[in-house]
Amino acid sequence: MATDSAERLRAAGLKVTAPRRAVLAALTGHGHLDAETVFERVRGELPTTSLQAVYGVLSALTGAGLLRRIEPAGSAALYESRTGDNHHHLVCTKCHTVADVDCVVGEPPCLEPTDAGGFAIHTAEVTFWGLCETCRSEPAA
Amino acid sequence: MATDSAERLRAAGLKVTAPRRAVLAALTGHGHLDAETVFERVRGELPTTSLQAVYGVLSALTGAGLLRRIEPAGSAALYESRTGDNHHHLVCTKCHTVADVDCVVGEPPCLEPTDAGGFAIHTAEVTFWGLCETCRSEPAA
DNA sequence: CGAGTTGTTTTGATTCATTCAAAACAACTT
DNA sequence: AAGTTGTTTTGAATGAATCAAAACAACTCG
Repeated sequence: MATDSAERLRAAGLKVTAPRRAVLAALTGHGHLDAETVFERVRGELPTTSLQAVYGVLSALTGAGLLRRIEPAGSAALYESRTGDNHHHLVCTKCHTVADVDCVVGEPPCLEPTDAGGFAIHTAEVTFWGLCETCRSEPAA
Repeated sequence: MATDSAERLRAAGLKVTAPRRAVLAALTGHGHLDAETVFERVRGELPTTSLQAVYGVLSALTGAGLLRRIEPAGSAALYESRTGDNHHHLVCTKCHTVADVDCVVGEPPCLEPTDAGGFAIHTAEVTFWGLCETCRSEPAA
């Protein structure tokens, strides 16, 4: 699996470095993390890594298509390892947890505005806002 | 029209002040502006207004439903005067211009995810990304 | 209409996420 | 094994937004 990270980096035309493998490992199959959280996880096994390196890696991997970056209103930028399918997101209004949702209508980009106003659209980004299961079952604060 | 701003503020249960009327006037029918731009416009006719006051006013008016706040990825928060209809937005990938689009499918909130993953959804926010007419017709930089 | 209360604006500082830049360093090439 | 290219470290800076206390203005009530 550590090898797997290396493969994926190489396949994307990127140099294989320890911080890059650690960032990729930290994000693979682990939801939606901000730079700070990725940094903490990476530090666990690679204590010399700097926060700026994490920013650099996140940016490189996002540019290479290995990560996807989302910026829900009110949150710092979040990164996820699920890419290439333009899926959408559910964000909890209370705890800001993020969950994935599959594309709403058929194929990506899923949606067509009735009037594109002269724009040449290439992506439709959908964010659903609501209360997650946990927050729903909690006593109203 | 200056009177109109006052009416709308009063109707929303807010105190009527010069900065509030100026902010409301600056945004009414004028697209999508960030706090800094609103500040500049307000300064034009009310030179003693501070940026912090503008932030305070924007926050108060947004809370009262007189303004809507959007945060497209990569931009500062933008405010618009069109509220209550949960319309969507087109954002130019090149110049970051924002345009409105009417609701995509029928009534707000317009969309239902196929699987809500336990979330109690109350809003669907859609952002379309593409090139605006102006940027399309410009020579590829 | 004038005093009091409540809430707003000003002033000034602070936080947080992110980016920039130069030097030290490591990965891949040949 | 050496060189080139690109990455990471170190340190500083930026931009957007928020916080807090004091000065001030709007609305209420007598």
